[in-house]
Amino acid sequence: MLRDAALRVTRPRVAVLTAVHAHPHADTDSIIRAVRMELPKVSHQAVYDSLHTLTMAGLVRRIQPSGSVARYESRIGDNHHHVVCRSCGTIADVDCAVGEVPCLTASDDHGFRIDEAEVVYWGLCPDCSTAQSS
Amino acid sequence: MLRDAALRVTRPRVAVLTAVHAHPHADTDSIIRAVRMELPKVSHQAVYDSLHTLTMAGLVRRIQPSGSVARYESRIGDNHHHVVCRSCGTIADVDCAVGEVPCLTASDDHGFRIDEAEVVYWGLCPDCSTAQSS
DNA sequence: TTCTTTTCTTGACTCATTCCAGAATATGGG
DNA sequence: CCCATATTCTGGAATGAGTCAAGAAAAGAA
Repeated sequence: MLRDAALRVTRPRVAVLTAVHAHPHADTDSIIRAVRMELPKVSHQAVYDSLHTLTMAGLVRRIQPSGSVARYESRIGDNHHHVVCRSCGTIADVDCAVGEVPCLTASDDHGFRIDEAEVVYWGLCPDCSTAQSS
Repeated sequence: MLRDAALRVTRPRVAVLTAVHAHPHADTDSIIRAVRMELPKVSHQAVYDSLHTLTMAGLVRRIQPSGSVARYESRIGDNHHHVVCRSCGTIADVDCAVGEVPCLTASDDHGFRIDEAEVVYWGLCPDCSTAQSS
C-alpha cells in the first residue's frame, strides 16, 4: 500500500483506507461498518484515529457539508468540489469550474493568507428532483 | 421588526434576531448568552427554535464550516462567501469573486438541480499568520 | 529476537443539538 | 378590550458524533 507517507502499516489503517476507496463520500459510521466486514474487532476509536491520521497525511480528504456528519473521500489533490442534495444528502463530485487552481482568488481576502477554496453546490439530485415535482 | 415573514413576534425571537445582527458569525452558545443579557429566562430551546424559524424564513443564514459548530449571520440575499481561519476559526465575509450569481455554474452538474453555490476560503487570518511566522 | 515507540482497545465522557409534555403567549374574532 | 386557539416557550431528559485517557498490543529498528 502506501507507506510512502511515513505511516505505520497496520491492519486497521489498511482496512480504513480500503473502505474509503470503496465507498466515496461515506460517513464515519459506514466506514466503521465496512471495516468490520474484514476486521470485526476494530474499535471505533481506531477508525477515528486512522481517519485523522490519513487525513493529516493527505491520503484521504474530510468533507463536512452543513448539517451533515463528517464524510471522507479518496480522490485528492485535484481540487474538485461537490454537489450535495438538500433532500437526501447524496454527494457527487464536480470538477473545478473555473480552471486549475482557480477559485483561490477571493475578491477581498481581508488580509487572510488563503490556501484553499472549497465549493459546495446545493440542490436536488435527479431522484429527489423528480420525486418532488410529481 | 419584521413580521412580514408571517412569523409571530415573540420576545425571544426579537432578541435572537437582534443578537444575530449584533454578533455576525456567532455560534449558538454566544447567541444564547447575548439573548440572556436581555431576557435572562429564555431557554436554549427557544433560541434553537427561533434560529431555525428565522433560518427557514430567510431572515438569517446558517453557516457551518467543517469542524465548527453552527454559526449564524444576518447578511443575506447577496450571495457572499466566507474566509475561515484554520487556526482560530475567525470568519470574515467575502463578496462573490466571479460576478453576480455566478458560481452557480458547475462544470458538470450530474443532473442535479443546483440552486446555490457556497464557497469557503480556508487560510490564516492576519493575526494567526503573523503569530505563526514569528 | 528484543526493545522502543506508535497504535489499538475499552470504556467513560463531553457537548451541540434534538425530543417531549405541559405551561405560557401572540393573534384574530367577537 | 377580552377570549379562544394555535403556536411557541420552558425545563429536563435523551441522542449521538466525536474525544479523552490508561493500559495492552503490535510495527519497525537493532
